[in-house]
Amino acid sequence: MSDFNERYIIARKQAIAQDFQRLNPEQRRAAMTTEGPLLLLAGAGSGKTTVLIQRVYNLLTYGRGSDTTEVPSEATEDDLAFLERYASSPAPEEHTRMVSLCTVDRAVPWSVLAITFTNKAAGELKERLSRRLGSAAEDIWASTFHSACVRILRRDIDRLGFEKDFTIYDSDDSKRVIKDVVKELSLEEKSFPPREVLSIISNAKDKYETPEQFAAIEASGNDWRMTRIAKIYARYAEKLRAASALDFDDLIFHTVTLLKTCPDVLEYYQNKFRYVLVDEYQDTNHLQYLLTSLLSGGRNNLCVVGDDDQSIYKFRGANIENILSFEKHYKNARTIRLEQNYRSTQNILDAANAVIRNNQGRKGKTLWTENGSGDKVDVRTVFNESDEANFVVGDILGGVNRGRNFRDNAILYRTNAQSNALEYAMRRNGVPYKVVGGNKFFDRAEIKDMLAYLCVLNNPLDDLRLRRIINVPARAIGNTTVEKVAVLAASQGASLYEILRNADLFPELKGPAPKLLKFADLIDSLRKRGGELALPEFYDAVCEETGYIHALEAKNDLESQGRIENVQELRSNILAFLEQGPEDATLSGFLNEIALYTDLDSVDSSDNCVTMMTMHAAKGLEFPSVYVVGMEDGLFPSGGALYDPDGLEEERRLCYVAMTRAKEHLTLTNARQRMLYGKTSPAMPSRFLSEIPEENMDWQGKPQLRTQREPFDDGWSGFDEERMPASYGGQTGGISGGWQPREHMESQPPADRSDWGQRVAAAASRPADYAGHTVAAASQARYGATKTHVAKRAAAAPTAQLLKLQQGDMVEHTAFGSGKVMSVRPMGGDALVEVAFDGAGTKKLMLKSAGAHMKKK
DNA sequence: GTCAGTCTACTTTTT
DNA sequence: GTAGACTGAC
Repeated sequence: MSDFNERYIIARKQAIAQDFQRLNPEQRRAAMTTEGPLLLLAGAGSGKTTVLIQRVYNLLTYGRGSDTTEVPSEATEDDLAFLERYASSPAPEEHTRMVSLCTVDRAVPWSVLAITFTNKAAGELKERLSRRLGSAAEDIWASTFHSACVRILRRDIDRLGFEKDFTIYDSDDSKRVIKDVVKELSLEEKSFPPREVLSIISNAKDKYETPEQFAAIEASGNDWRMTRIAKIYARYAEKLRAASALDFDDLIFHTVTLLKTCPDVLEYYQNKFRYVLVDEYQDTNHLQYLLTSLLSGGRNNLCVVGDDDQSIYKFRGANIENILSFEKHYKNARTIRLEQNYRSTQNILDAANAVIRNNQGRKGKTLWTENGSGDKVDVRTVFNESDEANFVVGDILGGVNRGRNFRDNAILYRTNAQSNALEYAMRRNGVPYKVVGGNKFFDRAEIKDMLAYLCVLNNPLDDLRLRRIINVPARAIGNTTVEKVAVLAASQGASLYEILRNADLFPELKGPAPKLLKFADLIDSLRKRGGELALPEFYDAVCEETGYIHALEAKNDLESQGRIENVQELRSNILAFLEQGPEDATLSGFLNEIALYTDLDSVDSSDNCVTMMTMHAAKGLEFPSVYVVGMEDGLFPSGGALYDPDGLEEERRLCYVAMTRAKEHLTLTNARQRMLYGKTSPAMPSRFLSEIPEENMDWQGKPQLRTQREPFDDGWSGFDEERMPASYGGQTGGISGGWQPREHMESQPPADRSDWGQRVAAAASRPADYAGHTVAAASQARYGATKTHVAKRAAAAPTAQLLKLQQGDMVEHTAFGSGKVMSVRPMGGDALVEVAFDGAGTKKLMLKSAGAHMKKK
């Protein structure tokens, strides 16, 4: 290479690098490596999204300028001199000339494909891209695996014999079909639970095995059950094809098939996508690997970003091998490690590093930070789950008292069931919170019903959804009738709807024919209205004319009330859908979007409340203060993983993920006994706790294990002496000895609890003097939490004896400040106090636990 | 065909 | 502890 060219290449790189001065050297290298396969090992909090954004900016601005040895033939000595000068002292007004000299084959936005796992991540990526790139960002394909596939399939799936307006089945729909198939093949239903069968089929699809291939493989084996499952798989696939339906796996499976069998389609996409990016690569399965390698196969510009230590979805088929052997799969791949962490303090990182170090199968990296050592990790051993909840709530209130916001706190747990005790403590203390995941909006029966109606109206051939709603609300069309219709449909090769439409032609249906025809009329008339009305009005018509709302109103109970609200909430989903100006603003467009939508997508951080969720759901998020609760062997790591080395490693990665969510303060708690599934059993501290170095943590209440066990001894010693009363409002560690928020140091001295803490503690042993009032947690549960209340009742109330509170008293709360007591209502051995705080609005508090944080003025 | 009462089985779960 | 599936009586 000529001296000129060499100097030109170096100067060009350095000039471009001026645009990325804010990045650290590794990040910059990642943003500027554009050509060929690239593996980006990005540790937790290492700024990988920033890198992704900058990398796309680089592609759209300089093309392969930062990563090529091509030198334009028209380049002059003068250009070179300019670049060299710019590289050492860039002047803003020279940027335009620099760009024009450095750009080599700039990429157009629609040639960039960025794949994420969740809609939320895709949305965030899009948003940050458009902040960085303006309107150009709109044409970038930033989407999830599944929605990218839907987009590809909508164009060409007819080549595989499916209708272009195919339906997407969610896992419940799939389960239904499996159940039907098992029945149809007259197999023992107990031996073929849908969940299990489905997961085996899913595994087969993951290996890209068609029903025929799967059957062939199993035929050579000797497993009777697997050969049956092969039959189920075949029939399942047939049924979905007949309904022109795809399940989640199919979306990817059929896309891979499409690309493999139609060379012109493959060529189209390989040409189109010059650059392919995949986020969270450690969570990809084999099928997704096939898809990405097909899509990126043309130019081989595949950049995958991931962290092998954060692979926590093996149970769902994620194949950690994809990332571990990326360099093997892609020869000449380059690898860049991002190890500087911008999120957490060194103590938190040291603790997390120490835990993850115990895993064998990993690429190995060690996070470090310039954030300083920070607080030690707090470890708390408490008596049981309600003490745990009280401690956490107390600690959160303490933090709020010192200037924290509620939204700065997250509580992470292993299983959704653990949220109960925590929620209870939150409500009792009037702490606003939200639970992410758990019982989901789109999983609710009424929502599924309404969506089923919309699906049938969109596509009457959707037998599965039709079955769901044919008798909801009750239309006296029972299972026997539906089965008769189904048999007829199968023998005629028709859909259920077609049989219903012509019910009077079949002698078998003589009895129910009028009812069936009436239902078919309902569908027809609504379909007709679908052509006339705007979507929201159409939805109203569906709610009314199907009699769905009416049936709920007739029930007239609290539950139905809630269901009606949910049905209406779905209407706001339609409005929101239309507001974002979708490409396809029709019913089918809405159904497509909703099919890939989950509740997780609606998590937003604007509300000032504590976030509670599983550790899985927390991936990718960060909070100033994080509580990981239930650190007990058998719960976390989970019982199933205790004796399974691979399972244990996955749990450990989960622990790593959970710990690295914390920016400033991390608290880990474990209880000595815990009630699970209605049974209380003793629990040992999680082995992960013992993997944290002493110097990075501060373990309070650490149990001393006896070396020799007594009979009937659970291995613990003397917790009775230390045990706190069950209703004690936390161990007040948060108030007297807790951590300090970094930015807002406290202005008030810690509350002195010596005078009133006693009274509260004493209250626990007092007999329930308000017995008989068992109103409850249920109504609180429903309306409590995040909503503030207006005082409705000002009637005279008995004095609350604990603090001798009555209406009109002024109180001082450690977190909410001063306020006026609006009402006091005895309730189940406790009292519900309504306090109008000067700054924090009106709150309902349960006196026994809130009393620990409140003082009469 | 419907409803109420009993039995059972449960991690995590982007789509 | 509890939701959801299943069974048997009307």
